[in-house]
Amino acid sequence: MKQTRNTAAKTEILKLINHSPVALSHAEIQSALNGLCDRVTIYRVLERLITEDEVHKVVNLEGVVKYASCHSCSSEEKHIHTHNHAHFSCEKCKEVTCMEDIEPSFKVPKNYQVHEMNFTLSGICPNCR
Amino acid sequence: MKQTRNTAAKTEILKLINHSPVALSHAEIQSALNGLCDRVTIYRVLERLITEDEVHKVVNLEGVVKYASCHSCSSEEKHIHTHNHAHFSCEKCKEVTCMEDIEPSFKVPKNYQVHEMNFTLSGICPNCR
DNA sequence: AAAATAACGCAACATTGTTGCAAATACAAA
DNA sequence: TTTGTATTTGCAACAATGTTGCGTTATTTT
Ligand SMILES: [Zn+2]
Ligand SMILES: [Zn+2]
Ligand SMILES: [Zn+2]
Ligand SMILES: [Zn+2]
Repeated sequence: MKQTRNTAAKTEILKLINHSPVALSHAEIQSALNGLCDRVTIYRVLERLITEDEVHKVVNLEGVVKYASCHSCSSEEKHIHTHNHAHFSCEKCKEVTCMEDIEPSFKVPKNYQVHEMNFTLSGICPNCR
Repeated sequence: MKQTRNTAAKTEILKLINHSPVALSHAEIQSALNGLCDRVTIYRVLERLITEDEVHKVVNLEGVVKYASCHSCSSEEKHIHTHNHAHFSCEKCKEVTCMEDIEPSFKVPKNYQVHEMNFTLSGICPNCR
């Protein structure tokens, strides 16, 4: 298992994501960092944060990849957390919000092996009405 | 309302999507067309097909946009079809399949106005086990 | 302090998607 | 069938996003 290090870039990016009420895209993170590190480094840090289960990836309805922390899961249970909650993608402001309370029920044909689910609702968020 | 025309590109692209059991990406469509038309034309045709409700857009877990026809909806009801069904995204072969039978139930906070939903399950498809 | 390893910056590249504009085409009216 | 015109296309140019290789820097271990 590869050792992982704490760097300024990683610390700042994680702080950003943890403090944001909505999921952030690479571009949004980059402009918020204000030149702290290279574009490529952001990609690599995000990748690392995901494998370390610090953040999770969400894709909005346009296919834009966003990153969010899981506010609800304590650090002890992070390694078992599957991030299988719903997300809301606003058509107006394009913001993506985790809705950790919504757990949809469904059934699949038994020949499909389900590992993860991505349940994204879209419409208008409370701020945009 | 702008008039729309049937062209070779449009006909072929729609035929491709309609005959495919899985959702197709722009790149897949392009290579299947074998130089029939320009890359840009494919983007424009797909856009047209979506507004005409001939096909719908799905985003897989990696954020790749794919296009699929709706086999279940007859041409008469296309204009009212909301494409609110589930999709399965295979981790191995990356194929996206419409699962039109699955309709998840859920509830959202009432200050969110839901227009559409994108429910994508991922795992291993029957072909890949 | 030195060695080992992880992370970084930079450049270069690949892929995906968008826009403007002139030329080609589809289609309906004459 | 020919003509008129709005729609569609190709091409070129660009923007945005994501990836890779490699030499340098920083952190951790010995
Ligand atoms: Zn909004
Ligand atoms: Zn989330
Ligand atoms: Zn598969
Ligand atoms: Zn579908």
